[in-house]
Amino acid sequence: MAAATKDKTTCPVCATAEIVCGKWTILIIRDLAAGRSRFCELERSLQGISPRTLSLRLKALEEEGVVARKTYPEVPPRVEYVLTPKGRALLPLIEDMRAFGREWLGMKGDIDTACAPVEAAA
Amino acid sequence: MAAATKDKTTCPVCATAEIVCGKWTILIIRDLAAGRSRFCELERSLQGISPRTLSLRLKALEEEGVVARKTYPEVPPRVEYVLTPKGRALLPLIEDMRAFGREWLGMKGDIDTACAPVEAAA
DNA sequence: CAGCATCCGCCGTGATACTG
DNA sequence: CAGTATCACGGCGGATGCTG
Repeated sequence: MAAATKDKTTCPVCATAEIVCGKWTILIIRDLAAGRSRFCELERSLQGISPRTLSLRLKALEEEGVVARKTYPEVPPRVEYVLTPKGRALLPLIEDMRAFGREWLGMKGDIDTACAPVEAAA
Repeated sequence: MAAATKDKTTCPVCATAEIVCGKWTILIIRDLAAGRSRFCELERSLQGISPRTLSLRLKALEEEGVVARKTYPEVPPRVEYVLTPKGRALLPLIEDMRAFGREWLGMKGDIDTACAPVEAAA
């Protein structure tokens, strides 16, 4: 979701929406918070996402300062993504969504991570 | 934003995301909570939205049980949209978004409604 | 005022294949 | 493993115009 293209600069809600929009964004943040940090891990937990999309989202998130990227110059290239404080500040939002889903949408599963089972939530 | 097309039924976060996604959805809910209830009011507060989109979103929200619609069989047709308890349950989410926007995005304006000035927030 | 119908364009997303 | 390049599709949302 996004928002008014006009004066979004004055609207905290709109601005936040702009960041969180995108089909996978929230899920990526959630999985990052859940401990997954590597590209392929996310690719697996967010099963169904294309590497392209994951890459794009991750990059956008990085530019927004929500995610930090650490590259390890090793032989088998390794990269880890972690939430920045700013990214962590988004977690309450996710908590609310989870609470809402459970309370009003009948999603009783306590492991929302079940959205993409990574072996029963790592 | 949306989510895994596969097992979203088990993921509260995904499911909620599905509802809240869409460029204007959150804003509509916010404005509804802010007191605006008529079609044209929303059209004005969400300046920039097309009647088509507003109509579509409102309908979707209604079908999801987030918004209730009251029609007044009067001469100048009047319709009022109000948040249902379920819709109200989404407010904390918006509050968090607002808080995030203010704290991390520099949106100091306390009236996020400023997103679409309806005469200085009704 | 409320809102539907139609047409159209954009962008996010998916699929697939290839590279460092 | 960790991406990037390309191609193409689909749906959301915008613009306009019409009806009840």
